[in-house]
Amino acid sequence: MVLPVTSPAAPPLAAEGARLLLKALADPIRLEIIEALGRGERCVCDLTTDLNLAQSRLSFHLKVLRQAGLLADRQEGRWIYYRLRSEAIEELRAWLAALSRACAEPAPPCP
Amino acid sequence: MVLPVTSPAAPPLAAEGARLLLKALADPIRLEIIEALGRGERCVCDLTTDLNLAQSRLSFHLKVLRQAGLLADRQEGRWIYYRLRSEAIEELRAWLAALSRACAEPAPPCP
DNA sequence: AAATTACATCAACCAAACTTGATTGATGGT
DNA sequence: ACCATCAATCAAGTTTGGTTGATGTAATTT
Repeated sequence: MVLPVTSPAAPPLAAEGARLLLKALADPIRLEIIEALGRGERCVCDLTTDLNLAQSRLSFHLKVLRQAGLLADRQEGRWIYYRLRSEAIEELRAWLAALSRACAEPAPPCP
Repeated sequence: MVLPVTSPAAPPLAAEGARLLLKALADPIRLEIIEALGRGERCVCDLTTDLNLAQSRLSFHLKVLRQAGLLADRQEGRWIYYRLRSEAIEELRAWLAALSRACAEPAPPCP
């Protein structure tokens, strides 16, 4: 039997899991953060100036995204660098893909 | 030059467009609706019993999803059938795919 | 044309989520 | 040891979003 090379079997996302990702993404500021990190890893202090955000505000949204599994972080000295977890994005994409498979089924007529 | 056979050039989704889709999806009841319609078209009266929802509650969430472009509806007699717009799902998937392309860029060091 | 069925809409209420400013903890420099 | 900087956290205030029950509308049925 062939085992996957990469992750220890991330289970396919259930609806609840997808919802948590969607909810985390569905905020204007968090999407700005996500787009910024889509261009590469970045430290918090740079993000505050890039996005022109109050520090506590940015920190709050970073936490939401991190807890949802969308971001990973690492510390170096007194700086903390955040990056996008592309696995999370991929999981969400896979979940969405499964959605539209059977959606063209005709409706059972009502009367 | 080869023109696309299907849609009249749906422009690639901007962040704001993606946000509206994400926001509409990020609700437990709306996800149930989406999953139900993922199995095929369905009329409102069937959805109310399937999902065991008060009528006004279901109607509210259907509106949110429809206005976001995720659902299409058609009337037949006094029944209204809703279906998933797989184009919307695909747009969102494409937007997500674009995200993770460059996210592995190393951060510029801070000090 | 009156009654019925299917669905949408509205206003009032309630709860969850976001913002703000202040505080705290940790790291590194002097 | 002290001060400055980076970032997380907290409490209070505001905003947004969802629920509920009632009302409105349009299409059938009798």
